[in-house]
Amino acid sequence: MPSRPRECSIANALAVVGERWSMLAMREILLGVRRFDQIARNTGASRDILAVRLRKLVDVGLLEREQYEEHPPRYEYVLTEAGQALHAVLLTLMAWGDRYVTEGDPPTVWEHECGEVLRPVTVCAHCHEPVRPEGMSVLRIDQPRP
Amino acid sequence: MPSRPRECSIANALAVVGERWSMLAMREILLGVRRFDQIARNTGASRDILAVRLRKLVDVGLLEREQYEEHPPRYEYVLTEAGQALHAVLLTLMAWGDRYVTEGDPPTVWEHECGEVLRPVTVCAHCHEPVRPEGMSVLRIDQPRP
DNA sequence: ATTGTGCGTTTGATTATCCAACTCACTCGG
DNA sequence: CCGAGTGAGTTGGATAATCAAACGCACAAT
Repeated sequence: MPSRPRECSIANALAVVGERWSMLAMREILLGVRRFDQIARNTGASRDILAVRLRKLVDVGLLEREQYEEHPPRYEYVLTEAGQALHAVLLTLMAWGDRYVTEGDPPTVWEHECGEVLRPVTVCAHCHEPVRPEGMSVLRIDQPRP
Repeated sequence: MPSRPRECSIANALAVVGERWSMLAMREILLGVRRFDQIARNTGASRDILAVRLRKLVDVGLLEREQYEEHPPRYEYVLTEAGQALHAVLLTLMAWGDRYVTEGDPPTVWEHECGEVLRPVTVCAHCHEPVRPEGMSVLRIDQPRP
């Protein structure tokens, strides 16, 4: 009896941005770096696979290519709405990395529009309380039982 | 002149949980699935690389192996504090996937302890406002200029 | 005329991943 | 007792992904 993996938006999301270098490319573009060479340098990705990744990110609608030079044709990568929305994911991942992986001080520090250093927290949109693993329970989920 | 990738907690975090299947394995364990076969089935990972991933997740301190049977020795995978803390990342990624990748209804729905369906939002810990890409600016960052 | 920059693409070698089959140590049903 | 089933991996061989370095091309600056 063949089994089927669990249907899940985490898996779906990772199918789009889960390959190596994709998230780091998105990080750079969110930081305002828009050009191929700089993205390659700052991430450490090799140029060929970066080209493949960027093309995919354009195809799935996280990026758009915007021409900034006619001859030769040169493009910048700019974020779509879906691409911008990924900032919450990267910020949360960064906060987790700061706390549990990176040794010493956080390499990147953001200032929020409120004037304080940004410490991102994941909260419930309804009650505004931080989400704890014990404070949530599954209401509906795909249970693979073939 | 050789260049150096940007020092960054996103990259550090991905070095730990960024390989294929790692996040999905963590998802399953956060859902309460603790055993090898079920994790393999529910993620779709092949058994050999799942074994490698789980070993690494144990090595870096996101999981612990807990013996639940003497003969033969059988283990369950349980979360450390660092592993539990990853739930915020997965939740945020899931919300993004629900919104921008998955077609149709969210496959997974959580209930928060406040009694409402959980919609996770990333906010500033200081002012409690949702974080928008335009509402934040870099205060300090590693700039690779070798 | 030479050097440099920007953006990829190609090449050839190295790794990673996949699937199926195998092991080992049990348990259970008949 | 015997055979089938389960749980947790390992092993083997094929396929796919990734790597670093080199190449191409169009221009710009010196």
